[in-house]
Amino acid sequence: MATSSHKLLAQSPLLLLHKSTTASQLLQIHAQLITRALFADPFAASRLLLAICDLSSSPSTHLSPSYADLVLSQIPQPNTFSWNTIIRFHSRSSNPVKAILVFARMRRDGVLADHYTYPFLLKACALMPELKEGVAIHADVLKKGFYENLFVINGLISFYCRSGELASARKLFDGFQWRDSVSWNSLMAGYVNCGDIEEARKLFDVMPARDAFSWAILIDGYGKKLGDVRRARDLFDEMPDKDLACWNSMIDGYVALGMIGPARELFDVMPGRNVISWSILIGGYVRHGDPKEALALFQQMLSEGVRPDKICAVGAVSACSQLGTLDRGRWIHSYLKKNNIKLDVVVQTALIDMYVRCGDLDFARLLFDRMPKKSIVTWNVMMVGLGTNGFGREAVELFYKMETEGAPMDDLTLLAVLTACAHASLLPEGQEIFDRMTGFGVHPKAEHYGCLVDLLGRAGRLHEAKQVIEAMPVKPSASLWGSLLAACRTHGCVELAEVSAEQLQKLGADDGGVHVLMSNVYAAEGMWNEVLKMRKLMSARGMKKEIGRSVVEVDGSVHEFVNGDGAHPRKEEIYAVVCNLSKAML
DNA sequence: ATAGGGTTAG
Repeated sequence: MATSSHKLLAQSPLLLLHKSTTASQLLQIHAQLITRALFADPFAASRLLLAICDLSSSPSTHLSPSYADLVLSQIPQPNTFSWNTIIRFHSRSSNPVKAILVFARMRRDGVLADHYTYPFLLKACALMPELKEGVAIHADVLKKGFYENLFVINGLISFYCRSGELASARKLFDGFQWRDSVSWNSLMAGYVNCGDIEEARKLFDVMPARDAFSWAILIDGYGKKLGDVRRARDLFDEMPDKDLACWNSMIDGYVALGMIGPARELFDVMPGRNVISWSILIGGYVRHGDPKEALALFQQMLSEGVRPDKICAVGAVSACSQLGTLDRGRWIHSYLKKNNIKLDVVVQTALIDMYVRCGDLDFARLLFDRMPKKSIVTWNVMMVGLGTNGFGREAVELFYKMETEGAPMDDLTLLAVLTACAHASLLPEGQEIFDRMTGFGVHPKAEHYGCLVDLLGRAGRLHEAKQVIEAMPVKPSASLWGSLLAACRTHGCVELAEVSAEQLQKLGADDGGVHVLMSNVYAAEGMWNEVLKMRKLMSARGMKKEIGRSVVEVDGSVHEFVNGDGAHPRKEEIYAVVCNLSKAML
């Protein structure tokens, strides 16, 4: 007993390393290596570093990515293996530029790169083609004589493909006699991503051996990138051993075109599904107007024991947003938390959007304020939420906060804040923000002018609104004249209303709604002959106003109301309440 | 070298 424990102490802590070593065990091993001065041994240090990098890149870990950097910095003289390990780790992380920075340090330390270093490094370069860092690496590779290495060449091909420099990629490809299927597939993918699917097809037809990747690249190219699902499907049917990615790619090709029916048919017959297959279909239903089915699928997925991930969660949360089902949304939110599914910025933004649309603005704001890192979309969602729920002032304040924090903005940000101003009739603020738009790097589009027109229109400054439309550098869209027309109805201006209606007619946008508005304008002024004329015009052209509809959730079940349908089982009670409310508001 | 995600008024 005594001897065995003695023996254990004498053994290297590295013996405790195995595939399922936990984070806390790693920390212990790390501490032991330090106290026993074993870190001076580059081999021992590199073993530990590898284990840390492997665990840090697994999705379920709580290890911080910077822990690996810390460990590297504690190694007195890291060997090439350690450098390669950390470069590989960063090249797969969310911030691949770190791989390039680490490589620069490696060179400063005078450590020689080997034929493993370059492929890892080029992987990072390919992920950030705009940095053009791969060009310098290419020169380095030429100097060091790693030019005959398949992995290095494939890395270079992939980098040039992602940079859009197909000619350089092609030259390397043609000049290398030991190219393998990865070389062929990379080049094919490069052509597909540049929109030259015909060139990709030529390669596909002459390549010596096709694997699942080759088929998948072309199926995806025809389907999603070219929108030609027919040809994608022909390839798909022809493919001998379809793998999961191909099925998913084909299904997503249909989904991208809104062809949910064929997508569902494939989904139902596919031999096996993973969380990606479910996400594609759930997302498809969400984007193409069937959030109920999306939620049903999500539920089915859970009951089949498939664990949702953060991307799948976005689909489910968005479905709740669209349905306004706060109960379900809350349930999904707590499900995600209970099951330790990492809520990144995108999921959190989707959640905020869900709480906003389900009417729990306070909770949305709470989540928003608690978020350490926000994206443009996060700010936009919150601002739209405040603006459309009667908190125009708060939306504008949020905008100013964004400005103070120097957060980047896009045209939607400006649209959100201007819309909020329009909603709350904050004319001076809106005008001031509009005038400073270009200072935020956003050039006003028709929608932004629309808000300004709306603002002026609501304030009764109809002629100024008309001037804005006429002076704007972009072509006025129908909605601008529509906005002016609506303002004319509110403020009873027949003259400008007629001008607007005329313009709308020129744009071919004089639908039923315009005639209804016009007849309202005339009616308000007592011009009954004109009103009659409008009514006749409408029935002669068979026009109807768009039918209004609304959806609401009560105690977990969803009720849909269509204007004038009278189909709800409790319509008597409902209309009685509506009647009382209307009276109360008078 | 292949597959999935969040925001747009009236």
